[in-house]
Amino acid sequence: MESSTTHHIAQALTKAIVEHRLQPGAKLVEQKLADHFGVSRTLVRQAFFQLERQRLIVLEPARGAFVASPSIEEAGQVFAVRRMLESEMLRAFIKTVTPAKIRALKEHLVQEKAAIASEDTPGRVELLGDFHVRLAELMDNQVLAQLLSDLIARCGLITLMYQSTNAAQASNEEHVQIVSALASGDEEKAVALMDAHLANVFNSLSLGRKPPSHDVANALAQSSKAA
Amino acid sequence: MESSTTHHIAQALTKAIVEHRLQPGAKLVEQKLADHFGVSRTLVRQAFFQLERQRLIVLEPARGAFVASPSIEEAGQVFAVRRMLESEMLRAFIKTVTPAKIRALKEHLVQEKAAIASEDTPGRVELLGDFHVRLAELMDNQVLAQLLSDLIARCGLITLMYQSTNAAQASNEEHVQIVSALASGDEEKAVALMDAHLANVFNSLSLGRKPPSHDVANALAQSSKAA
DNA sequence: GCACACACAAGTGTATACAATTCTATCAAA
DNA sequence: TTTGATAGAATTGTATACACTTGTGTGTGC
Repeated sequence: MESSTTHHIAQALTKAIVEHRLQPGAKLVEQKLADHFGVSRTLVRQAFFQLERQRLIVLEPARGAFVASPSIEEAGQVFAVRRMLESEMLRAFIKTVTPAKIRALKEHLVQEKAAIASEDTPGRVELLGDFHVRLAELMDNQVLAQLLSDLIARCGLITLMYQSTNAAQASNEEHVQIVSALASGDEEKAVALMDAHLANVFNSLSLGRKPPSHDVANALAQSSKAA
Repeated sequence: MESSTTHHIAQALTKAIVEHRLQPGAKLVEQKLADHFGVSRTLVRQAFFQLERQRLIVLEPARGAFVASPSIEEAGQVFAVRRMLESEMLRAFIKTVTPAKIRALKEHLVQEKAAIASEDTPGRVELLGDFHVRLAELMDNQVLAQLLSDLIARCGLITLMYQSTNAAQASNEEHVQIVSALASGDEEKAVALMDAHLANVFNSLSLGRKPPSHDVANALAQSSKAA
C-alpha cells in the first residue's frame, strides 16, 4: 500500500504550513484541497492523518482540520527538548569531528548568508533550520536527523511568526560561532553557544502575533519550490 | 474532521505491534483488519498513514502495509537519541526535584516489580518503558513525554524480541538505582546510571530473532487490555 | 525437468455515493 | 435591537464500487 500521491499532498501541506503560507488556525477544507490537487477527498483525508501525527494540524471531530497553533507553553517545551537533544548532539559530534565535516558545515553557512542577503524568506527559514538537521546527518544518525527535522518544523510554525531579517542574521552569526567552536574542538564552548542560541530564538518569540488571514487556495497556489 | 474510530484502530494496532502480538515483517491486509474492527477499509487505511508516520509500519506501494522491522543499526540510532535526551532530562529533573516526585517514581517501581513477579509480559514491558515517560511527565513537559513515548514504542518493537524475565528484572533494578541517585541529589551518578542502563538494554539486543508467524486475526483477538 | 506465458485470484489505489453533523442565514417573537 | 428557532447549505464520516497492480498456479514448449 501507500499512495505516493497522499505523501505528495502531505508534503505540500507541510511545506505550506512551515513556510506560513497557511496561517496557524486556518481551516483546511477537504474538498477545496482535493480540487486544488486534482484528486478526491479520500487522499486529502489520508494526508490529514499523517499531518496530525506530525502535530502540524489538529483534527476536530466533525468540525474539520485546522493548522496547529501551538501555545507559547508548548513552544517552550519544544525548545527545551531541542536544547537537551542538541547540546548532547554537539558533545557527540565533537568526538567524531573531521575536517570534512567542518567544511560541510561551513558550506552550509555560506548558503544561509546568501538566502539572508537575497531576502528569500522561506529559503532563509528552511536553511536556518537545516543547519541543525545537517549536524545530525553528519553524525550518521538518520533517526536523530528526522526527529530534529520534525521538531524544527513544529517550531517553524511559530518562529516564522516573528522572525525578521534581523533575527535571521543574528541566528546565522550564532551558527558561525558554533561551527568555529566545533572546529577548534572546544566542546564546552560549543555547547554553551548552542544553548544560548536556542534560548535566543525562543526568547525573541511571543512578539509578533499577526492576526491570521485564512486564504487557503491562494496560499497553496504560490508554492515556492517544486515539491 | 477526525474520526475517533480511525484513532481507535491506530491505537489497537499500535498496542498489538508494541506488545509483539504482531511480529515485525507481518503483512497487514486491509480487508482482514476492516472485518476485524467491523468497519470499511477506508478507516483502516487512514490508521495506516498514522502508523507509518509513527514508524511502526512500512507502506510499500501497491504491495501493502508491513509491521516495521527496524535494523540493528536503526535500533542503535534510536538508543543513541534516547541516551542524549534522557541524560539531559535527568539533569533538568534533579534541578526541580521534590519529595513528591520521588515518591511518584517509587510508586511506579513497585508496579514494575509486581508485573515482573506476576509474569505479565505485556504489562511488564509497558511499565518498564513508562518509567522513562513518567520522568518526562514529572517535569511537566508533555512534548518530551510524547516524544519519549514514541521512541520507546519504536524500541519496544525490538526489545520485546529478546527481553527475558531476567533482563526485565535487571532493568527494574537499574531503575531503582537511578531513583535512589535522584533522591540523594547526585546528578552525575544518576546520569551515569541512566546511560549505563540504556546501554545495557541495547547491548542485550540482537540475540533472540525468532522467526515471525504472521497470524494477524489471532494476534488482534487477544488484546490484553481494553483500548 | 525447467523456463516462460498466460489467466485468474487477491489486494491495493482512488473516486464516488450517501448518511450524519455542523454551520449559516432568515425570520418571528420578546 | 436582541434572542431563539428553523430550514437549507456546506462539510465531514463512512461505505462501496471499480480500475489497476501484484502474486500465484497452471499449462505449454523446449
